[in-house]
Parts: sequence; structure tokens; C-alpha cells
Amino acid sequence: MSKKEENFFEKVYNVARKIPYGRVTSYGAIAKHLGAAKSARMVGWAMNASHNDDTVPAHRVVNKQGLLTGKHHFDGINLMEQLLENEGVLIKDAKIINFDTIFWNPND
DNA sequence: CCCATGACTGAAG
DNA sequence: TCTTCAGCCATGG
Repeated sequence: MSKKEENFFEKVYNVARKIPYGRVTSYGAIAKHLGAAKSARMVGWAMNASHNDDTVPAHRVVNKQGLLTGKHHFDGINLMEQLLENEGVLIKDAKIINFDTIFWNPND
């Protein structure tokens, strides 16, 4: 990876890092915040790369349905759910129950 | 350079 | 309501 390209990741990371404790957001919301609403896939891809950066709470980023689509990218299949539940997030079958309640919009 | 893939999303049938 | 399709664009082979 070239250093310049970090800018794209940094923008994603910067937003992810702003997610409050016990809250979550979606890839699309972050993408929109970056000015690339159609590039939600790139956000997810950036999250995958964020494993290199432990300051990024990737477990707080899920898809728009509140589904933990990226759980298998973590160490264990249950790690993501575990981390979220630890923050008071209710999870059921890889899905956030109170998603609408704890959803956090980066634009706010 | 071309092709396949992906932690997504919204529109269309 | 559910299923399919097409855009999105960076990365790797």
C-alpha cells in the first residue's frame, strides 16, 4: 500500500472512531459522510483493512439492516457480537435488535 | 490491461 | 414481501 492512499482509509477510520460507546452505524452512512454514498463497499473493504489499526471500532459498523455481516472477519465468529453486547447492544442471530435505537449518524 | 471479488445499497420485477 | 440485478471503486491475480 502506498502512503498517499491512506487518506481514504483515514477518512473512514476517523468517522468510525467517532462512533460513541454503545452505538453503531452503517457502511452507507459512513460512505455518504465521505461524499461517496454509492461506495459503501469500499467502506467495508476499508474496515477489513482496519484490522491493522486497533483504534478503529470496526465492530460498531454494520450493514443498514443492523446485521453483523462482517462478523466472520474477526478472530472468532462470536467476537463481534461479544464486543457489542459488552457495550449494551442487544444481538440476536448476528442481528442488532435495538438497531434503530442505538444507530448513530456520523453527520450529527 | 482485463477480470473477479467484496464487512453494501437501492431499485425493479 | 421476497428475490434479483446493477452500480459502486479499490485491490489483486
